[in-house]
Amino acid sequence: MINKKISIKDIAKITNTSITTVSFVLNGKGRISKEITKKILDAAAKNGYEPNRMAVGLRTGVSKVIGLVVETIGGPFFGAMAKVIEEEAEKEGYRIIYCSTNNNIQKGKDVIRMLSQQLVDGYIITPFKGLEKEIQNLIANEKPVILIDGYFPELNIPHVLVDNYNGAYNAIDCLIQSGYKKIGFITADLDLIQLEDRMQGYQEALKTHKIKEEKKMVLKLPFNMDRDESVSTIKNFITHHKQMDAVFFTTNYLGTMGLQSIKELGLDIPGDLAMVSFDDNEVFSLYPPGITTIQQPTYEIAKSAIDLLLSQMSPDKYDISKIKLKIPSKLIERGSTTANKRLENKPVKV
Amino acid sequence: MINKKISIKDIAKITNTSITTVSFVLNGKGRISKEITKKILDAAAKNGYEPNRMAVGLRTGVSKVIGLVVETIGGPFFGAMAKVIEEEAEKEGYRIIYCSTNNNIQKGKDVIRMLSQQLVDGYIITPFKGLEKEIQNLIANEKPVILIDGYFPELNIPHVLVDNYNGAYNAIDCLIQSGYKKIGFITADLDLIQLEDRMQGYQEALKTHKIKEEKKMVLKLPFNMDRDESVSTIKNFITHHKQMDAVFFTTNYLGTMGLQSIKELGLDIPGDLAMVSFDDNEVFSLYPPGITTIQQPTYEIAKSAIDLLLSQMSPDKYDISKIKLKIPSKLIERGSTTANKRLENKPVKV
DNA sequence: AAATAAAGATAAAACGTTTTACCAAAATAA
DNA sequence: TTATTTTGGTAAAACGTTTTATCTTTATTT
Repeated sequence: MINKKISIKDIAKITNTSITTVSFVLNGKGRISKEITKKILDAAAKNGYEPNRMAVGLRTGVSKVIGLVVETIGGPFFGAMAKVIEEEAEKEGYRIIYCSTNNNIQKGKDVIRMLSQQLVDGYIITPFKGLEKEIQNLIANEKPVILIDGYFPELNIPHVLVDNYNGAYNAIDCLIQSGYKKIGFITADLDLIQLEDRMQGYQEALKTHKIKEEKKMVLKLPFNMDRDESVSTIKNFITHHKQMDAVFFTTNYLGTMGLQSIKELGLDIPGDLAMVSFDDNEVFSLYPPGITTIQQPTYEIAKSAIDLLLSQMSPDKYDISKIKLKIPSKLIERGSTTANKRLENKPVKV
Repeated sequence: MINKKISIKDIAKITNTSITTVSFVLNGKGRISKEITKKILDAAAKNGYEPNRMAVGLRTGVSKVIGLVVETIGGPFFGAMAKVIEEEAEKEGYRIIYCSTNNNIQKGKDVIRMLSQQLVDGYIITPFKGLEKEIQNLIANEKPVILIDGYFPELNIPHVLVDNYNGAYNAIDCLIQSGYKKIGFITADLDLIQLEDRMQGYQEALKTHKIKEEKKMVLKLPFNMDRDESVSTIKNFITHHKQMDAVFFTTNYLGTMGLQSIKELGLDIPGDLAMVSFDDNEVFSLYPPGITTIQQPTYEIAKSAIDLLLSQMSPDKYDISKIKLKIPSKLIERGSTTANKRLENKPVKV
């Protein structure tokens, strides 16, 4: 079974034709007679011919590989996206090469530079401040790029992400409508536009309801703090703000740490403290009484991103340079925000 | 900024040398004088030279890409593994290309065939029945392969995975020691050696304690059944086995569905029913009273796998064809298996 | 001083494709 | 019949590297 890889040249020899002819037949180009075509096709099939991607890539400049640059491939959010991106890409014969940045600027630059070594036809990137130049460079070099989960406000680079502002706004609005007034806000100490937008949603919702924002009820957790320390920081924050009747977490992992904190403090949800978290998650749906979340449309985001990207790599591409998709999030109301006052007349969704 | 990619030939022209010289300098081979070396290095740096991977790949037959074939990249288990595999590979200058099989034989075959188009230097594969030939082919063609999470009992292909048998055995043993006697077993209807091994651990543990296994207390859930239907099947199973005092789930997703089922039935854990699940998970650690799990050493598995693979692609490779790593799992005891009788004298771990 | 070795540099082939330009033979048109 | 087009096919160049073999010059040994 140790079959040395067979090449177009071998097929040519076997069939007594030239490599040009074989190439034409295999690619459906040129004008080759029925018989020879059949002969070549048969020989190729029988010998299990597979084109050498490197050679094709070198000659055509096309690798049929897409670069996926995300913060981290582990974790439910990017994992879910990666899955649909892979599935869609596969349909068009593209493979996915992925790299994670861990939100580290240097790593991000390195990764993009690596991928750009004529290795990749297009990019889906989770951007953050500091990567502007590298990404603009890709575009300058005619490589299609779609940003997901973030964007550069001052640049015209196509992107698709959830509507963070309205997601947060609506969640806070909902809390206020349910009677909560002292709403804490816990976010990460990261310079990400996503988090900024969520923060703005929070602030605007408060403003709309004429609730004055209290600076001290906002906690920015250092990004690289370990889990235990983060949890105790959150616990501290909660115990030092007794007046707080609800708390908003801007990300999935903050939410689960928050949940753990509240649990360890022995507080009742929502009796003692209501909570909402961005990003839905199995924990939030199962944990009694159910945690209200802002669900990101991961499928839609990923699908739109890969569709846009693929469209740019097809012959009939159209101009997408102005495309900026903000997809609505979905507020999943669960027990964690059902204030006691409402409990009687409204059933608790699980 | 639209800089046409610069090649070794350009550098040669700029520095008034030959492409051979440039290549030698860039690769630290040959004997080139200090001055010329410096001149070339400077020119390369100033012009941002990056080698064309396709050309290198074509010439050397090495792509510096590793193929990662898993069931699905989404989900905590493979996501976590992918993360460490990527990180380790990156250190050695390898990129990861990944493909998912969804446990579908045809998809698996296709994916392996695609990757083998001289695109990939080595493989980490989650195997299952039906892929034997394809994988043996890779090995016959001198491509290093490491299997993870599964293996072929009758073949000598290096693999690394958790010790499923003992993991299950110990968990069941622990249940029995805690006084549980009627232990249900819920698994997936998949022909996977992992699940088989877990089942055997269950059966052996029962046998050791002279508990006769009751066929009817085993449920095999169809793999592709949707979540709602699965949950109601599990609920049904539980309500029809009133005598059952504990239940074992063989996978993460079965465990969370089980949790949901028990919750929806309004049963108390562990009062009415104790539970254990394979694969640890955030839900299990947070959900009161904490669900006992068999934690897979994902880091160790992934690290060993990538280390083994990288070793095979380095010049000083050694024979690993006989390497079969079974890494012990860790039983994380939480409230869900603390029988009332033990409750007083043993603190509940969270 | 002649013979040999070492140092420094390069030409050219090869990797497996795609594609352009061209050629011969057959078919059609004049 | 001769001129022209169409059909079927191929030679050869190119993509950007790596590497072997070779060549010239300088240094070392006899």
